[in-house]
Amino acid sequence: MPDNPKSDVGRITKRSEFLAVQRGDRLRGRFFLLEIGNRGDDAAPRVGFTVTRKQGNAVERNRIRRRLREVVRNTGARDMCAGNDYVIVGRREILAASFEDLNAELSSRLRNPRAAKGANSHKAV
RNA sequence: CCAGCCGGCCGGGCGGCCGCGCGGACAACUGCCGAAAGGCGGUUCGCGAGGAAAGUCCGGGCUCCACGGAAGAACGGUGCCGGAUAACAUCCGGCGGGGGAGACCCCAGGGAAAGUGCAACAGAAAGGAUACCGCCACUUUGGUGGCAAGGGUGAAAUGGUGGGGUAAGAGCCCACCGCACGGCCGGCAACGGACGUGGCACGGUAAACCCCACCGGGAGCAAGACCGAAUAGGGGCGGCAUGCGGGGUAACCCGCGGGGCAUAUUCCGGCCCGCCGUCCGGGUAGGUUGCAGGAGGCGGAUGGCAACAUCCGCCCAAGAUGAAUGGCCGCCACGUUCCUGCCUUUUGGCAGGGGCCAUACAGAACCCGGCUUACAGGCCGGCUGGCAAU
Repeated sequence: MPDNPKSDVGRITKRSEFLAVQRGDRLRGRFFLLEIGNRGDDAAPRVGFTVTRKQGNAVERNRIRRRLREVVRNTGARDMCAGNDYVIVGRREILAASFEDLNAELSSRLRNPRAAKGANSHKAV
């Protein structure tokens, strides 16, 4: 597991799971809004992506989602904590941003004390 | 060579590394769970967006609902003729009208003697009549009579052009054109043609109501079918429990209590009452299916002007569901731009080198046939006009 962390990040696809994460911590950012929810177990972290219709047509929304997935695959997975669910709400600024900026942004958000705190406090009820 | 018209096609290519979805294989390598069957991985192989996948505007397949058949009413749609098609508002071939020098392009193109309505403003007059300016004759100079050629108004003005004629004019007369009617000829038809007759009536508008002909039951893959937790609730069975007192064999009844509901609150009055196990049925979350072999694609032959049809051969080509087809790099093509050299009267062309961009519109969502809209750049074919050369 330590040498291959990327494959351990799961996806969340159910509406109920997204709604659950929505009740957790929220970190606003330049490129995206990061929502963090704690499941209360020790399983691998999971991530979900939300891109609203407002951000563009289908092609642009797909591109936003794919770039976010790539960012999570490359660097984001290292900084995610087991037992947490993350939802990244993408904005159209992602289309023009470089991957260096996106990686740095996501890493700094994930290392934020509030994000780390979510993993320790199991009282999410 | 330049300008233009029409039709068809492409819409980056090759390679490397990493990653995603679906399917196959596991003979070989390998991790976990399981008694096993097997499951979750790993490995490996194959496949993986469009010409519009888009808008959701028409037409179908498919599914469910409704319905005895048929016809009609209402409502909606279509509207020259013939053909193609499963069907269409689509396509093909014609006809008619309009535009263009031409190749060609455009048309919501049935009916106005079934009826109703409308036409502002302007104008003398807008659908049965009329005369402002004007023209002519007469005149007592006030007018009276005749006329509609010309002017003027309007989206539209009562057939048009030319000639004759007349006081001036007028289909009053004549020729041609138009129109109406009649039979004839050609064509399946829309329609066309020549001929004869008639001096010409019957104005426009049906993307106004309307009339006529034809077509249409409704909703949609979130259709529909199947499996089906947890929790709450319903029913069956079993077990336990079921305040106190009185009556009764018992079901139960009466009194005093407890909790909850409705009522702003209180009292009176009203209504309701437990736990555990197990099974059954409905049903929610969730899952499976529908769901990729079809009016399928490609090639050929035959028939047809064509749309298309028939036959033969080959092929199987995405299947996601908070929704896979992506990220990075190299080379090349294409494009654009700069510099140098050469050619050319110029626009420009060729060669070499460098920089930039490395792409437009846009993402399958049950499936087909169309329509419409968006689109960087490029290729091919046919045709028209002009210039030059032969």
